[in-house]
Amino acid sequence: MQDGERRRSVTMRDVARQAGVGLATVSRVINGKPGVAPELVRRVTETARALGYRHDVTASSLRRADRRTATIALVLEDVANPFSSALHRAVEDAAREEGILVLAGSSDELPERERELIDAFTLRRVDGLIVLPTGSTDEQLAAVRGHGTPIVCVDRLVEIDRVDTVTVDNRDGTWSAVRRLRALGHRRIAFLGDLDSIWTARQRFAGFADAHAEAGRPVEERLVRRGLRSEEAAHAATTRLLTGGEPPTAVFAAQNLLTMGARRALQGLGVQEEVALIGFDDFPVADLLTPGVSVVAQDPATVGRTAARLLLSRVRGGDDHRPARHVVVPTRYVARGSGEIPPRT
Amino acid sequence: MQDGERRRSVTMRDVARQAGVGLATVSRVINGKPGVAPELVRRVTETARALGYRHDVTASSLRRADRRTATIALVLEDVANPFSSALHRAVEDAAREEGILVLAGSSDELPERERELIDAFTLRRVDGLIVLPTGSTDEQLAAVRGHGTPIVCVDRLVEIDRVDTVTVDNRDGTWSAVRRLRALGHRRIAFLGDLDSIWTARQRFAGFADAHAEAGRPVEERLVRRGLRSEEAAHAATTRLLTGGEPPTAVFAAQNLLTMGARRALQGLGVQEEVALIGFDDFPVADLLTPGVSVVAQDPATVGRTAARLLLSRVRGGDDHRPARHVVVPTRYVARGSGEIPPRT
DNA sequence: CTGAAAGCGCTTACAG
DNA sequence: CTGAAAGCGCTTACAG
Repeated sequence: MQDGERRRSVTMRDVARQAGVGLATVSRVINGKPGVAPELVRRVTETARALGYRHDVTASSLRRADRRTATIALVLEDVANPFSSALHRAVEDAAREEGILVLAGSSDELPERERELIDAFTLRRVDGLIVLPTGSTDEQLAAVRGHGTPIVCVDRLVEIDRVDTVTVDNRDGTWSAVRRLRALGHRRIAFLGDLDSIWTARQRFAGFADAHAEAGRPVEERLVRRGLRSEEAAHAATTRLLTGGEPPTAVFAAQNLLTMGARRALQGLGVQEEVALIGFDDFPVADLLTPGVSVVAQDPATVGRTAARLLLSRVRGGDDHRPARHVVVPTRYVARGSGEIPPRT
Repeated sequence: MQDGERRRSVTMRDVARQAGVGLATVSRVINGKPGVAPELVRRVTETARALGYRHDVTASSLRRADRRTATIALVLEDVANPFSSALHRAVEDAAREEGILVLAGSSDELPERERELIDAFTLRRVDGLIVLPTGSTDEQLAAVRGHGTPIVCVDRLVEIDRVDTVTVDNRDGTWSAVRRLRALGHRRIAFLGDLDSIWTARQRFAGFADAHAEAGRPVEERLVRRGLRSEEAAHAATTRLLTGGEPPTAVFAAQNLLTMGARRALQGLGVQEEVALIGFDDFPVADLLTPGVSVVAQDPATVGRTAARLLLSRVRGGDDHRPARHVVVPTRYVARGSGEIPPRT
């Protein structure tokens, strides 16, 4: 009993023998199927408990008609990043309601890593996949989808047959935030952005450009820093911009790590009260900084919940034939002070 | 090809038939086992690719001698909380090295929820479990462990046969931080703590008491607030303490959400520069607040990595007989200003 | 309502 | 080196 090592676990067969019934009856009782004599139900239940029977879900899904494993998988950029983990949690909650478990993995924005994860998950026959795609795996996603596995992509738009997406209004959110800066009188606005291969980075830059176009002003390329991958990179870029000639009077940081890096740079130069800053995506205690950091806030919980619902309805079957649906979740501007600073005159 | 619905997937049998070899040979080739004629290896590999064969890992583990599923599960308090998600990421990285996937779930500190998760995971025959235990599931953990599944508990100490633990030096970390406050001259130090059912909450309070005992002073119960479950609760408690008679000159918050709540309260009263604050567990941009928030920092990545290594070595077998090992990861005091404020005279 | 048989997709002795 | 057979733990027609 103590040495769990090589002990054969107790199977339905054991329970059947012990209870003096057929294997099929045990299966029916364990699965709560109707049409078994109450007396047998009692005997089987009792025996199973006495013997310490543990149902084997993987074996059962193998033989089961629908072949469902009651697991879905989540491919994120990094399970530890706040946006991803909030999304993860929302997916977990939606899955739990249907008794579905979730596997998760981090691609680190590497297509190769994303491919391996999708591969490993499908080899385990997960019932569905929610992926935050790097953008270089469309054919693989299409193939997996073609083989029958439902997929929902989050955060980034992809156009694949029967692959739903849940994204956020990156472009509009950015446009309206930058517009505010312009309304305050800012004319030299810097843009800090992530890798151009990332759909959201392109969308946010487009929104930035929109706000300039609307005012009939060209984007000043010298104030644009794209391809920034870390807080440190944003810190360095911001410091350089502010210590150069004709420095920006406002900074728009298109991602939360970049926002933190930019803010760190502003505080390093002691100008956090003079140079405006707006970030895309919220982060913890942004409101406790002085001044508070204004942001275009996303709603990762809604993104995750929506994605899970779309996925689970396809997994349940019935509506898996419907064409891809593309849901856009709105963002919300949160004014906390840093985005309300007028240009230094 | 487009309608993935009810299409039978291609099996090893199909590949065998098509390649004109036996089923066993296909299995050998797919699993990269030695001792198959090169010509057959080629033919099978080719045919498998041509037919779009996808190995079924769950079916294979069912028949396999070791019955391993190459998955482990993680039971956290909340996958979205920064400590948990950093730990999760470290576990994922260690597991990836061995081709192992990870399932994760959130207990929300509810024993019932934790039980359900452990149950669901073991029904899926995961190879091992890493759990951040609520503290009320010891018998279940012992039973699961007794049935053969390796388990490592993190963050909280439990004493179960052959269940390793990885914890942090909560008591010492707290003791030495509170000691610093005393050295600065603080005599009225408030303590904000989480639920008493949580092992770490008790340990941290013990460290708090140690620092008082060492100075021959009793803990002032009126300054102690335990059982706080949220940022809001900490906010309210702190506000009440500071606006009452003989207010504390320093606050020790024994958990990161509580630290944020306390800090929000201090800023609400405008006394963040006058009342000292030290928190247990770091949080993002704590250094960007004014003053920066001093903390006793934990190292979730090391906790996760260590736990994963302990678990995986037991999963690989060989050393699963060894008694439980209890690893303690050190904490580190990070001075940022708020903990260095002397008492108001 | 019940059970013996077949079989899910694979791996593993076993015999050649 | 190779393949036919048995079987992992279960579910599902099928016949009674």
